[in-house]
Amino acid sequence: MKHINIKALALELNLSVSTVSKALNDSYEISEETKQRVLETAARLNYVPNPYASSLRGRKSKNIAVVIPEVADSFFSLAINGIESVAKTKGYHVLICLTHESFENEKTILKEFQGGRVDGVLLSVSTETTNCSHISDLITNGLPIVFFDRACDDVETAKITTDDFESAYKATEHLIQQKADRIAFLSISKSLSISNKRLEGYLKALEDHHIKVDQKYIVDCTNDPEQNYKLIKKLLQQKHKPNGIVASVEKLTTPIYTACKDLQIKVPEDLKIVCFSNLEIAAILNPSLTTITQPAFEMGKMAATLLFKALENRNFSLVKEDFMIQSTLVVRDSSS
Amino acid sequence: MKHINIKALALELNLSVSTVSKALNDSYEISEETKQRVLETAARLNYVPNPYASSLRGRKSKNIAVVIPEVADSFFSLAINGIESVAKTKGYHVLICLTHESFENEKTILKEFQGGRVDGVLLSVSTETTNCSHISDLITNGLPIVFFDRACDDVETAKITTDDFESAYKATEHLIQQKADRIAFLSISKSLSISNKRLEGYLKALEDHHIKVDQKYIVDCTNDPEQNYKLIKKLLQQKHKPNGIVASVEKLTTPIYTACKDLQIKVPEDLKIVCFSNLEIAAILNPSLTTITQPAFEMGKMAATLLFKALENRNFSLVKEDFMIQSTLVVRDSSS
DNA sequence: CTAAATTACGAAAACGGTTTCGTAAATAAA
DNA sequence: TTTATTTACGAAACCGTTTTCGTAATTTAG
Repeated sequence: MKHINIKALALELNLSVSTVSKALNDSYEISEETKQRVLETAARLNYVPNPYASSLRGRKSKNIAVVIPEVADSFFSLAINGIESVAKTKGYHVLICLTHESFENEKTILKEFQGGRVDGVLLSVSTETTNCSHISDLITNGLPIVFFDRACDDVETAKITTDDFESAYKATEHLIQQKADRIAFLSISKSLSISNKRLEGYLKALEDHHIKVDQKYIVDCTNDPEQNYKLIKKLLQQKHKPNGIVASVEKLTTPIYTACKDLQIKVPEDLKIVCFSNLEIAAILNPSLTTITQPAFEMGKMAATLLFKALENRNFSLVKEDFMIQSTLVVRDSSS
Repeated sequence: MKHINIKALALELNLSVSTVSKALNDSYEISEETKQRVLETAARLNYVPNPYASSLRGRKSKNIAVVIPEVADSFFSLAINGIESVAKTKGYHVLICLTHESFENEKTILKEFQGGRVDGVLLSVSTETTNCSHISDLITNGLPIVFFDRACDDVETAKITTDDFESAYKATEHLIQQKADRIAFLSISKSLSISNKRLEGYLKALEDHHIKVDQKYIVDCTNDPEQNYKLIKKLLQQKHKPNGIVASVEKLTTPIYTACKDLQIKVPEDLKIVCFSNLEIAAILNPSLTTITQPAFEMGKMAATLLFKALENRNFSLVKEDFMIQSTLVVRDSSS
């Protein structure tokens, strides 16, 4: 069975290619009768238009890209679902591109988009990304970009983020209220905006409650689980070891719990834990994990909606479209 | 800044379009000197070729599709990483398409591929998929397909699966050895091949150990977490309630643990649990969860490798390429 | 020194759609 | 009845590449 194209279809119908094309696109130029006949034959012959030919002629791909660090992360996989749900209604396809937290990968991926592969981009930058000129370049080239979660402050385009400062503040304050006074903060990146805002929220909470900041308690984690385990273990083996932890990223859950088990630290008695996480399974950990949960699905949905607004209305500017959504602190047994 | 194409590039270089194209593709027809000049100018002008034009002309998209039920699942997200790792080396892009366990979605997605959007497909079918003619259709149309994990037995093409029968057998036997004698089996689908093989492995293990099969203990779960919770709760509230559970899919972990907590069932004393799961976090559940872990990354890698073999060598047949990889039973506290 | 082969490039035809424009026939307006 | 408009379709250009083929200029072989 060969690949059937519009030419073959036209031949079968004894019509011109242009008439068939118009019929398929429901053009007013074509009579209802002909449209029916075309649609019917197209269905019978299993005709599916070549998307690349359409994209080429129409100069739009009907594709959007989602560029994220990882897919094996509950925040991102939920966000994808949100994005997909709106892309579907718009008849768009979603290209998922993974940077694996590498700046080089991110640059390569975005560079490729210059060629017109996608009509717009939803982006959450890698932990390594400090310089954002590769992103600005794309925007000046006319490709609309919407950040979600991990944004670049100095790039002027729409951003969907959560109240990272306030969440971290609330989380830290919560631990303080639970009588923790030596609270550690586990960060993911020195450059990432969300990471810094979370750090600032933590610092502000300490300050407001007159707790002295101790640099020993601020740990920069890596992308390597083994390494993180070691760092956390070291943190928890100090002389004045912390009795509270605010972890700013989901993937630290396992190393924290493992370290506590290995060092026989009792949670929450000896150590109270809060973690930024969207893991459904947080509730059945033992002790169940207190989390700051981001509205991942909603964020994906909003980001996509905004992007489509820009795609559908060329003079809609993304520049001043910043939205901050609230995360929620879900208190569970690990902190109370 | 406008979109620069090969024509503009040729103009800038005072060369013909064909020469530039050949230079970019490192053709032997072009002198080293010219190639250098072209490459340099292309880089300077930030030229990126339009992938759709190339695809159209070359009649190949340099894209492969990964069609899976969900992305928020550790098996699939790990498999994606495996697939991506090999696609990258081949210069291919990966389109991730989600069926959300819906047969209709699956059909729509695959149908679209008839148009030539992708050169090949890696597929794990939805739980609803019983009829596989939409898949055979694609194959007869010349699109190579490789199944991974969830395959259709009656479609003749390559399949990368795990030893579902043996794994379920081993899991069940393990529970028996731990003195469980009323073992329940939680299934995901009545039609899915892997689900049935797992069920058979469970049944065979019971038979070999002279344990009578009780239909009450075999529960078909759904895609709705709420519903699953109710089903499991009901299972665990029976008069002769089970003292062992083999769960054939990862997403049942939460409802099982929640039900046990709510019903105050002690694990592993009153109930021993094994679950098919790739969750890293299984180890820090309390009690830590005994799992059957599939080599997800490897499976993705193998499936992709096989697909590329078929793409690169047109007379390589996928028909008899079935591979079964071993899963491993990781015994943890929930069963011993 | 001439003929054959090679080198390095350009013109033009694809690829499979969409869109613009032109035009007969049918209908409506004058 | 004549003219203007509408309807329904087809021819051909176009989107941005790649590839085939043709050909001057240069090199090599005889």
